[in-house]
This record gives sequence, structure tokens and C-alpha cells, in this order.
Amino acid sequence: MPELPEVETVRRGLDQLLPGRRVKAVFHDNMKSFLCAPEDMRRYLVDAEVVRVERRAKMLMLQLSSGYVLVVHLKMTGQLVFRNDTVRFGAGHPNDSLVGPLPDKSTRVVITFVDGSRLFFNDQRKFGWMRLMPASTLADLFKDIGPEPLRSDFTWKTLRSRLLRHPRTSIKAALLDQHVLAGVGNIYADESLWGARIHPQTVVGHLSALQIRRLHTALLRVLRLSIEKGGSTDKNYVDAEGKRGSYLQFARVFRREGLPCPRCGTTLVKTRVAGRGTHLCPYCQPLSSDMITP
DNA sequence: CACTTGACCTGTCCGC
DNA sequence: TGCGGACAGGTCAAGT
Repeated sequence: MPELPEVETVRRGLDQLLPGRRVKAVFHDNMKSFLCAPEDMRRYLVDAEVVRVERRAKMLMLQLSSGYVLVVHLKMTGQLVFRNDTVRFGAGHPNDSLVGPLPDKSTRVVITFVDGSRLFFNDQRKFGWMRLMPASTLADLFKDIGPEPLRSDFTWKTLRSRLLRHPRTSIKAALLDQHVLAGVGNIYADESLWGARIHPQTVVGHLSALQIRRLHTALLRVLRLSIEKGGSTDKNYVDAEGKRGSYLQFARVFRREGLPCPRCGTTLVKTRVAGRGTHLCPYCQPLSSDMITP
């Protein structure tokens, strides 16, 4: 489930692989995965060169020399995998790729470049999308999305002011809300709340300044560590070369219900908060009755 | 208006 | 072994 660290990992990979390559042809299997008018595709995608690859929240932007941008959202099971079959790997090349020969049955879009290399957009559950749009319209797409947590101007006070726009909701729901903060999903919400010792159901308005500072610190630590580990691979997620990420080996609570809390040894539990599976330590992340959502 | 739930999908896992 | 149903969760629309 690609969140900020996964999408950023893909971005870094693609930004090394794609710039300078010119689009030769595009295949797509349905118009839901590939949101683009055919004439726009011919005019602004075919023959355009990839200039660079950027990220905003959980979206990737392939900036094109045509002045258009190919925006990609991987949603739950999306993958963007680059293949260059014209390059032969020598014997003993480490094969830690999670994906096999491409295209496969989950392939929704294939972009072939002039040099023969290809970019595959795979998406088992078809929630993800690719959309071709003018670069000038990107600002509108992002206008309601919250700040990027890894930018240097994202301070704990920024976090506080964003959170306090929703003082009556649970902290977990607020963290998952992309209008509050960009890029956090279920894994990193649970991990950072454990790090800050805050119960996910705590009402935002009841958080102390100290708790928000701890949350800010924990959030940055978790996101940075995950990027360092190449993101979290549960089932589907892979980077631009098809390789898995290893963050889940370092996760403290996510998918660890029944195991001891790394901090206090109490058995971790899985509950449901804000409609999501939620992992926490009932001892480290206490919930007093006056702090819960009604 | 603020917040929660359901729909979108498909593969996987569980119990019978 | 086969089958039905629950579950996974990012986001938006619909519902409370």
C-alpha cells in the first residue's frame, strides 16, 4: 500500500531511469486506469521526453518536454516498474525482484520508449490511475492537499495548526486525511502514534503540545527510516526496478498484533479506528475515558 | 458542517 | 477440495 516512503522510493528510482527517454508508444487496457483523451496522448505524450520525476503527497508526476505531466496514483496495489530488456545482466545478478516477466495480468498501461525500454503500470485492483494533464493545471490538483511532512518548513507548530482544523476527530483519522497532512497512510499513522505514545482514538483537541511535538518527531523518524529501507512491502509494493522494500522488518506495531511491544513487552493489539485496522500497545498508548471520540 | 461509512476492485485466507 | 465470505486500505462520494 504505497504511502509517502514507497512513492518517494519509486520517484527516486524513476528519476534515475527515465529522464532523457522519449516516448514511442502507449498501450492501455481501460480508460479508468488511463485518464487521457486519445488526441492528447498523440499530441503531448507520444514523442515527448521525460524531463524529471517528482512527487506530491502519494502522487508521482512524470514531467514531459511537451509541457504536460503524467500524474500517477498507485492507490492500493499499483506498481510502476521500469524494464530495459535490451540490457543483459551477467550471471549472478541479484534477483530480488518481486515481479516476474512483464506484462502480466495486472498490467494496465505500458509506455514504450524509443530506445526499447518500457515502463509498466501494474495494478491488481484497478484503484490506481494515470492521468495526462497540462503542467499548468497541477496547482489546482494539489490545492487542497496538506503540507509535505519532510519539507524543512514542516515544524511541530505546522502540524499542530493543521491538526487543529479538525479538533473533534480522532488523531488517527486526522493523520490519514490528506487535506491535513500529505503522504501518511495506515502503516505510518500506526507507527508514528506508537512512537509518540498516543492512542489512535485520542481526540485531536485533547492532545497536549508535548504530545504533538512527540508526534512530529516520531512521524519524521518513521518516514525517513522507511525511505532508507526502500519502503514497506506487504504484498504488492515494489520500487521502480521491481524490488521489495524492507521497512516492515523494522516496524514496531504494524501487523505485529499478539507480539510483545518493543518498548514495554505488553502484548500488542489490533483494533479498528477510523474504519481502519489499527495496531497499538495498550500500555504505552493509554486512552483515558475523557479523551476518546464519543 | 463535520465526520463516518460505502464503493471501487481482486487476490488471499479462513472456516465449514 | 470447493465455496462463500471477510479482509486488505487510498480516496472520493454518499450518508448520518
